[in-house]
Amino acid sequence: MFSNSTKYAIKAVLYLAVHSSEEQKIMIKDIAEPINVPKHYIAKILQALSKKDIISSTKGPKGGFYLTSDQLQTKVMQIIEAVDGEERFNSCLLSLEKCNSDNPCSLHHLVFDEKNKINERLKMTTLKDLRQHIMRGESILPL
Amino acid sequence: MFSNSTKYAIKAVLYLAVHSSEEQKIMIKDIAEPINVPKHYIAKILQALSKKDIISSTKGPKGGFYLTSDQLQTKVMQIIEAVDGEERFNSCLLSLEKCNSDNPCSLHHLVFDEKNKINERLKMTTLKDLRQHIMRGESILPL
DNA sequence: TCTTAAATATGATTTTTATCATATTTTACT
DNA sequence: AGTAAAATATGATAAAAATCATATTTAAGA
Ligand code: FES
Ligand code: FES
Repeated sequence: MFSNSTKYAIKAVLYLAVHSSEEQKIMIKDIAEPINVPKHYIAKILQALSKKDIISSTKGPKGGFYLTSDQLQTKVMQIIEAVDGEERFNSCLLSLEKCNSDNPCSLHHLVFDEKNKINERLKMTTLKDLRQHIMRGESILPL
Repeated sequence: MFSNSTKYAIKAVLYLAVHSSEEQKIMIKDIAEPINVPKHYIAKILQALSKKDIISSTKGPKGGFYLTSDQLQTKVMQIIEAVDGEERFNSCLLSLEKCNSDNPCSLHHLVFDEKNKINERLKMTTLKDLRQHIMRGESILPL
């Protein structure tokens, strides 16, 4: 459903959501290890997310990555779109085109409503929401 | 959501469902062109599906691919599994492991019910069903 | 039986995605 | 100012997915 890169991005950002703050920055290697993602790979992803202002970073000693409280309001979908691009989610199941209810492909009716609902949830749910679930023990951050 | 190979496979098999029969076999090139898929690529896919008895084929002059009436009862999910393997659909969104409600990842609750429903539909819906929709003009076979 | 038309088997090439590596820049601290 | 610790930029390599190519097998029809 998601690319590897997106999975990793979400895990990393959630890790930051739970463990970081402006006063508590985290280095790449201390993110990569607990979420079980190759260090160099996640570095590239985090750098891109930082450039897009989805996460924050500072260079140099005592530097690292972190989320501001504003950034805790980021929606899950924004991360997906930042990494994989917008199209991926609205594309038709069978063609290269965009899904289009006026010209539905053969699988359209089987999935459209559910896909839409998932879409809405991903657009609505913030990192803060997910952090809360994790802290309450309702979900986990998998390896 | 699906790999390229799976998309192509579904389109090709649906094309056969609509246009072929034991008396009306169709050659690779006459499948590849209308569904807009590279000829050699779809050839490989069709050969694999034939080996798994999801479609039928005969060699030689007047040969080609077709579906028996039994094969019209194939479920969409069977095609997906034949091409991409079983795991793809039951894997967790964030990890490499299988999705597991007892140890839900952070996105699990956002998608599980809907994903399940889609799953059920794909397991239930046959090629015959989809053919009927197409013939009634309720859906199309996209390029 | 010979020729031809089709799928089949096999493998090579290209493209994309994932992973690894390193030189450069910035910043904190001495 | 100088040193070290961090991200950043850039690019190289590896693995996987997609695409292309071709020799072999099978069956129909002359
Ligand atoms: S048109 Fe194909 S999924 Fe909507
Ligand atoms: S555990 Fe991750 S999707 Fe169910």
